[in-house]
Order: sequence, then C-alpha cells, then structure tokens
Amino acid sequence: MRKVSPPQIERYPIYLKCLLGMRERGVRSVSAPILSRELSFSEEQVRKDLQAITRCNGKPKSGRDIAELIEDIKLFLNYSSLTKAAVVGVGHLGKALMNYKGFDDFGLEIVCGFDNDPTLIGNKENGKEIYSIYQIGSKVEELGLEIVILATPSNVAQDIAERFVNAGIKGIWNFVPTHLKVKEGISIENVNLASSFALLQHKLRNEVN
Amino acid sequence: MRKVSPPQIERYPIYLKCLLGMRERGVRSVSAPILSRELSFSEEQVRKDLQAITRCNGKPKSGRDIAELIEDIKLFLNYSSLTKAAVVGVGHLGKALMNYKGFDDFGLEIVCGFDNDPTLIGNKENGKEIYSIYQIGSKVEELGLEIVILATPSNVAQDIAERFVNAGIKGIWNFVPTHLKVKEGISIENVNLASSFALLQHKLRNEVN
DNA sequence: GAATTATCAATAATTTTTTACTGATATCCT
DNA sequence: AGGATATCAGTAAAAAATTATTGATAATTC
Repeated sequence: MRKVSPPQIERYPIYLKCLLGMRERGVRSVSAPILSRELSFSEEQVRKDLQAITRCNGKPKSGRDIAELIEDIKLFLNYSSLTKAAVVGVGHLGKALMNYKGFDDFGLEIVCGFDNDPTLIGNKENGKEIYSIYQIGSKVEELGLEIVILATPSNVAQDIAERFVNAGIKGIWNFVPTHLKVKEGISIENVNLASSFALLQHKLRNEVN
Repeated sequence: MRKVSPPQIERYPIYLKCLLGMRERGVRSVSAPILSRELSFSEEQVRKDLQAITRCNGKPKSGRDIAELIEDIKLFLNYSSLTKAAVVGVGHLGKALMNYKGFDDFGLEIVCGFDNDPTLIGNKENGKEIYSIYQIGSKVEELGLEIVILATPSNVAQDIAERFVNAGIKGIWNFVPTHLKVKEGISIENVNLASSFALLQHKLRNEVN
C-alpha cells in the first residue's frame, strides 16, 4: 500500500458512501470516470486514491469491482474495529452527537455521556447514561473509553480535556472552537464550524464552485 | 491584499478566536512566535497568514497590535455583514444548529427552520419558527434567505437542496453525508463527520500528532 | 548611546498534492 | 475474429502549500 495523504483520508469515506449507494442500486462495478462525475473529483484523483488502498487492479473498459472496493476502503478506515467513545458536554450539540445515526457505520460506539449539570447526571440520552465529571477517573477505565467527543462550553474545554487525558484517553474529537494543548501522544481532530463557514462565505463572495 | 488559499481561510477563524481571548485578558500586542506556540502553527505560517490580510506591518521585537489584527480578520471574513440562513431538517442535529450560540459572532443569522414533520411545523425552536417544506417557495424570498444549513436525512438531501436552489438560495452548508449536485453558481460547503473521524482514527493508529 | 536580541518582510527552497501524459489491455462492436 | 475504444497503471509535470533563509530594524540591555 502506498503512502496516503490527509486529503486522501478525508475522501475515502466519501467514496465509500457513494459506493454503498451504488451497490444498493445493484451496480456491480465502477470506473474512475463514473466516480469522477458522481463526486466531482477529477478522474486522475479518483484513480490515484483507489489505487493507493486497493490491492486489486482495475480492468480497462469495465473498471473495478464495487464490493471489493468497499471492502478495501472499510479495511483502510478500520471500520470493523470498534472505537469506544464518550460525549462530553450534553448540551444541544452533545445531545445531537449522542443521537447521531451512522457513527455505528464507521465503527464508533458512543458508550455514555459526561456533564456537570446535576439535572442531567443519571439521565439517559438515546439509551446511554450521563455521568458526572467527577466519575471520569473511574469510568474511562471501567468502560474502556478510547476517545472523547468534546462538546463542552469553550471556557472549560481545556480543563476537561486534561482530565480525560490523565484518565487515559488517547484521542479527542474536538467540537469546541478552542485549540487544546495536550501532551505528546494524544491525537486531536478539530471540527471547527467557523472554519467551515468561512470557506462557504468565501465561495459565496467570490462565486467560485 | 495577497491571494489567500483555502487552508488559510480555515485558519483565520482560529486566529480570531485566539486573539479575542488574548484581548479579553488585557494583552495589547502579539508576535508570530507567540501565536505559533498558542496554536501549534509554525511561525512562518502565522507570519504569512497575518501578512496576507492585514494592511499594517508588524514591528520587530513587539509584533502586531491585537485590536488591529482582530479588525482585519473580521473584515476579511465578512463578519459584519449579516448572512440569513434557514436550518433544513429539524432533527437532533438541526435542533442543535438552531440553538448554536456563536453563529452570531460570525454574522450568521438563523432565521427559521424547515421540516416535513407535521408535529414540528408551526413550532418554534430557540424562538425561530419551523416551516413546512411546502413553504419553501414563499419563505425564501419573504425572509431574504441566502443560504440553507442542510441537516435532513441522506435520502432526501438532493431533492430538498434542489427545491431551495430553485427558490433562489445561493449557498448550501451541507451537514448531510451526501454529495449534492447543483447548478453552476451555487456554493456548497460540506461538513463531513466521517471524513473528520477518519483523520482522527488515522492519527490514533499511526501515533502522529 | 552602542551592542544585543527578538521579530519582521521578502524571497527562495522544499514538500505535498493534484493534474497531465504515455503506452498497455480488457471489453465491445461489426 | 479483428479493429475500435474506454479504461487502466505508471511515470512525469504542474500547482499549491509549507517551511527555511536572509538581511533589516525596533525595542531592550548594558
């Protein structure tokens, strides 16, 4: 397998979604030009992306087997191994994340929530219990939590993140618009709505895309 | 002003957030090395990014004036001009988006919601009325909606998007994991959780970052 | 007030990512 | 069956983005 770049990694779930839909509709094989039209990626990009993670070659004229592609992308994305996560901060966004269908599809299991609001603690959201911030120490290990999905208010995000890191968490999916500083070896991925919206605004103003 | 690239556009809201925090704490000026440490960007990147959108030069030893930087970033990001939007699909995610604080900060005003569930239509969420899908035609113009924030189920996203485009919408902030095909001149920005999660997984597995 | 130092702007080099090109080949068509 | 064609793999070129380098200068220190 070739080296895979971050932009490529971001594209694989997009290919996967598209391929699953095609298979659903009974399509058996697919070529780079077809995916190119379907997803508005360049043909070359599609070919390179698929080539990088699949062991089987495409065939001239007919392209690639969809089932095999799906397998290979899932394998690359690790969708069969389950990752256990907790949602931290069960406000509007946190609730939405605890109810999000589709996390299952990519091997992400939301096990529970955490909050510091006494009126929430002990409740369930989508069948998952909400624990107190003070239970971090015990629950991370007890439940085998690997990552946290951070959706707290900005001003407490750094503090809460540190507590989870100290409790043994290895990754943070950060929905809070705050840059977290954590020790070496902890993985962070930020979802920044302001950044995304800035891109949209820019496209709107400059009439690109 | 120099040419600004998409990755840079994504970074400006991050600088802004950071600078606002510093100003709050009484700091008056900031240098590239300081922001570099604060945000884990390289010094060179910070310097280039700021240089690209600010008209005033930084001074050796002391750096740049924070207030001026904030002004310039806000100006570049168009935060003073209001963009009117509707949330389409008032499920868990849609509700969260209708309640999200902080959209105001970047000039995004959520005016109303749309859904096709009769039990939701006519209700208010965070003080904003939820209209029926059948009211798209009238409401887009009546309310001056420029963009829609799409949070519907996957299978209807394309259809609903087209209806809004036909009604005169200019941009789509797409939270649905579906590639939308729309006519020339319509701007789309996708928020794809699967892509973001794939990056996190990759960092976790390869122990980078 | 001269020397030192942290920072800057501008330009150059490097790295990363995307796109283009070339020859080969499986499928389709007559 | 044999030629036409769509697609592929592999490599090369181009474009985009990041990082490094260089000389200059404002603030600080002695």
